[in-house]
Amino acid sequence: MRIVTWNVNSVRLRLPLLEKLTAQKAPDVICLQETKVVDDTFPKTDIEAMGYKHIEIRGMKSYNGVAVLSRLPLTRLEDHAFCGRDDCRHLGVTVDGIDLHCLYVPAGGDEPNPDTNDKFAHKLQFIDEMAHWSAQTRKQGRSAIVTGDFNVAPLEADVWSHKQLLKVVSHTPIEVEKFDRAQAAGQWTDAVRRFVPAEEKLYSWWSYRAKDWAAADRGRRLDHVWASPDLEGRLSGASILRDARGWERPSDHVPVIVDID
DNA sequence: ATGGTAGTTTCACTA
Repeated sequence: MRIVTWNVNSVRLRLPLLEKLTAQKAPDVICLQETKVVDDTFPKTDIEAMGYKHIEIRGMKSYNGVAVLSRLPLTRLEDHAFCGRDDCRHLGVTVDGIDLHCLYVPAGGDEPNPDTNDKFAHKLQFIDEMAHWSAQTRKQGRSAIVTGDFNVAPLEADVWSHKQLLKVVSHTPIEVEKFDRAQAAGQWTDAVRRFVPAEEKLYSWWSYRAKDWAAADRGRRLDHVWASPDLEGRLSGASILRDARGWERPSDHVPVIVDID
């Protein structure tokens, strides 16, 4: 089974790219974040025409929004409202015996100070809650995957310059500590790093603001796939579709691909 | 320290 996670930054605008992704990589299941569309106007018909007949969505106007598109039947799990907010950042399904959770962690604003920046405080609280939620979820003893835009680049090689990003939201020590705790709380395996050495530079996001994103290559790995321990031995491959950042009218994030036997 | 781009039923906010 091939699973893809992708922050599309507007699903309606990115339909031609979704078409390209599905034609090129033939994923079985696609987790989307930042769909930016209410459920009534989600482009279901277009996506069904690409072969994804099973669609679960949770969207709102303008911001956030998650979706799971699948060739295989889905059973919807209970939505979780992180930080008590109904802001469409989580959607869970069961697919082929695996619980799959699609997550969009708050970006956290610019200033990495929770006392002066409410958005950063929200992000820290959200990641703390991910630890509790992970422990609870894993207690059920089911095979599980948590994936999405986690908005944290935990490793030094997950950013273009560890030193220059220490005070930049997404790579600050406090975020990375909490991120590590959440991962440990669920005994989650980093499915992509299982196939790419921790020292090797690896990014899934490049800012729109760079003059030449590819030449500067100032990326960060913000998108992740975590697997429960029982699935570790069944992971058969992973890759990040860097090319997609160069497609026409791209998202600033690219698809992350994981294969499971 | 600044400003750079993209998306949204937009003229402000989020990323």
